[in-house]
Amino acid sequence: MQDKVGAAPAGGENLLFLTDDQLRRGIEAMFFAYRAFTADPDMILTELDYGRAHHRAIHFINREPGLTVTALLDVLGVTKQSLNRVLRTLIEDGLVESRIGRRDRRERQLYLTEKGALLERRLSEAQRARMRAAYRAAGPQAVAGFRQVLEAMMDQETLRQYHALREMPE
Amino acid sequence: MQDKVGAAPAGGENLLFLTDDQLRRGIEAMFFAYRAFTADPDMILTELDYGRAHHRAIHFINREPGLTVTALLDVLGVTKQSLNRVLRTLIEDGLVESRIGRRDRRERQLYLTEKGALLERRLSEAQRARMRAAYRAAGPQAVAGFRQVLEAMMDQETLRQYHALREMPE
DNA sequence: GTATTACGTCAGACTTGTTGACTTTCCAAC
DNA sequence: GTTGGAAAGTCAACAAGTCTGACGTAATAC
Repeated sequence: MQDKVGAAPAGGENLLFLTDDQLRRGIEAMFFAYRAFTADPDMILTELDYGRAHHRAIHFINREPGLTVTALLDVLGVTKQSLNRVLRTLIEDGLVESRIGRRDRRERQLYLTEKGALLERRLSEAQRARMRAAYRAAGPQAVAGFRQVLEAMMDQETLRQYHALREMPE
Repeated sequence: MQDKVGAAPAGGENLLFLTDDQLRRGIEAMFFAYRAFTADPDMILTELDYGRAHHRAIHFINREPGLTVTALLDVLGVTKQSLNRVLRTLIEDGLVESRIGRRDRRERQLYLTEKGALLERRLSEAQRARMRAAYRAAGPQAVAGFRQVLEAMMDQETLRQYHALREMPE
């Protein structure tokens, strides 16, 4: 039951010889790792009667303070009706502030309040702690490979959303 | 905006120096990659009025034909009531067969029918195609690192579920 | 002045998760 | 062998979070 990923036996140029079995293990690793990956924040969120949707909103608002509802909708890839409910509770609970856009008064710019920033740190630190431990256990070369494969797995649209926040104007 | 993961500057033994920024990129990569990862099967499933839960059940039944409902519950990490509904529709639709356990008549052993196996292949081939492309694009060393980091991310319980299917008796 | 955009909301449906109560089956202690 | 508890599975009702569709309001664009 070895698990080597080697060059093609006959010698296709840069192609790899990949058995269905090897691929299946990658698929299962993604499934279980993702579950572990979300476990820590999920526990914190459940305590507070929030869900993953709240976490995602908080994460990206923290990432790019002042981003608009439409921009947030784009990265999250959900409908506005769905996001709206989440956003409403976050605003009611005083974690997120919605300010009228400065350039365009139709827009709503979203910011974390102090309370929101506090929860963000609590959630992201839990997630970072796990990621940090995994990175340290696996080593720098593995980390580079990890990122390469994940990015290679994204399609054009996802890749665009993934990079969008780094290229935001202002 | 370099993204190196280097050794600690002061020189802790095997520790890596990891900024919050590097970790955050890993976290976001997981988020977006997982979404891309599930996109292909999700499309097929939507056509057929199934969801991800159906896919997961089909995957693991195919993986270990004859496994019991309890064993499936364990790997999936959901309540039996939740699984039951999914399982019922799969049985009604003739994709899964539930046979009374041979040793213990309380148990139900689960098998894919031919129709079920057909859908399984369709779903898993879509997912494998993406994984294969990502693996090939990233190269064998990256693949090894990818797997290492994912496995290092799992906690004990998840790791147990991850390995459970490989060590099943019979 | 009209069309478009950004945002919010109401209504209704579906998937998938939950808890609680129930039946059938097994096993072990009496 | 009977009984009583534990295990496996099923049924019912509810909650969260997603979706689509329709509509309203305000601000901007043409």
